[in-house]
Amino acid sequence: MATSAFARLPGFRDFPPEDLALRSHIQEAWRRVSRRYGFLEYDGPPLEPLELYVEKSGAEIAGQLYAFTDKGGREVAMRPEMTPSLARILGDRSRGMSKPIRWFAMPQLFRYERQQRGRLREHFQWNADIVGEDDVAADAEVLAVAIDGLRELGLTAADFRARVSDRRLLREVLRAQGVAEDRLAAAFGIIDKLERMPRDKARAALVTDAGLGAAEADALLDFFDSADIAAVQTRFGDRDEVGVELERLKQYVAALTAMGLGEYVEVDLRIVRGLAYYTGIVFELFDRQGELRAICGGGRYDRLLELVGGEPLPAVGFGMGDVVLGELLAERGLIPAYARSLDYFVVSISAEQRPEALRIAHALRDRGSSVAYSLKEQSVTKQLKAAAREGAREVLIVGPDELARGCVVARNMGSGGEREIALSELS
RNA sequence: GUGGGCGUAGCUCAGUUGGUUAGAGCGCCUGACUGUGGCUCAGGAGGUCGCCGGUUCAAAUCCGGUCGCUCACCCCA
Repeated sequence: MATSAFARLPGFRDFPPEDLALRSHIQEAWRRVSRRYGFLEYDGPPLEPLELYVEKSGAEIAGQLYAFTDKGGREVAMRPEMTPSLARILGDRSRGMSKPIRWFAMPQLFRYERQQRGRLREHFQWNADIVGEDDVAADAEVLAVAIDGLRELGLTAADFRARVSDRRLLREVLRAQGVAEDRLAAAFGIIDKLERMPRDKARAALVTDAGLGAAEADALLDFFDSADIAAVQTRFGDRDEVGVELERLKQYVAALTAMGLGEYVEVDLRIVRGLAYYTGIVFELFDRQGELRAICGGGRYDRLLELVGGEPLPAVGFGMGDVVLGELLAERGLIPAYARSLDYFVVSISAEQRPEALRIAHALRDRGSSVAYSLKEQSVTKQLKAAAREGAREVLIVGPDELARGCVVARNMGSGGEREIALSELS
């Protein structure tokens, strides 16, 4: 509605308290889980040099940047993702840091594209990364963080699943199926789109872009109908190169199973992910209903830090946005009701009690309680209505009779019961 | 960037083949109720009918454009 003279920019959100409550609910859960895993919080600038993204993330991302030329003639971009910033920050200081580095952030990210369901021009994204450890245990740890982030918000294995793959294994499978070295990138792109593409179109793409014969393409498509560990084993288990990669993926799944998270994990080699910098295990989290776009995506990116000019360090991490997650929580009825709350509301019977009421309110605030009172002189009825509206747990009624006896009346707003509190307890 | 659907009060919506001062519920404000909230009752504020133009004696209603929202495509954090 264009009632205001100044409308919001398309794709951007306002956060009045009732909406900020949901965002905080999500972010507090993310932060709790991050700390539980020993991750440290960091942040970076929301505006970065454009070139930080154009080469590193792939052409797809570069085309949809919120970018412009600043007053100093610099080409800049609102950050569309956090990983390049992380790589730069670590590039400057990782040499002096003990490994592995476990960091998390909750940046607001920006993309310039038309908004649609689950996708705005701005969102908050939880990032957690482990840098400096190439063992598959780090990959498992990172996925466990992501899964626990959702569990912390009340979601269960009935609500979402993690689909995992490994680009190294996929590469060996494609090679085994006859894809030439210089066609691997094209084949990756086709596999990534398999689920959104009609089968005959996929077959045609495999023939023209990946250089396969019609029979090979069909065989590959059959394989990707159920591209899990058993399928790989049955089909390509006799090849050593495949076996090595398969073993690592098995360890990955075994680690997550040992943590008790096995029911969340499904191996599916169709998961590739668009970003160019991923080098190993990749994963995406989806709602079980399959109605929403991916809730979370991540993987291993062992070359990125080096590309950005830092110490060559292996790394693995993920990003999880607040928009799709919020939709899933809403669908599952997991958004807590918004309610104002206050420990005390101080009511003055008349203007004469005002100074004493202010003194009491401030004494309670000094003790850490949340306290409010009517800012103008009002009838007791109105003050109580205000107290109820603001969610006060207890109302302190400061009246002449009680003050004369050295006390105030404390009214419990839930039960309606009243008791007296001595002024000596409120100093 | 392409295409579909939708724009009426703060919110959810009604508004008949175009017809006089555009309505309801919820919310908000005031009062009944200047020493006790939730309930009830009475009253009130709040609308360039997204915007611009056209057709017409007459437009919320029909037409065109535009902006916004939304869904899908493209693409994907």
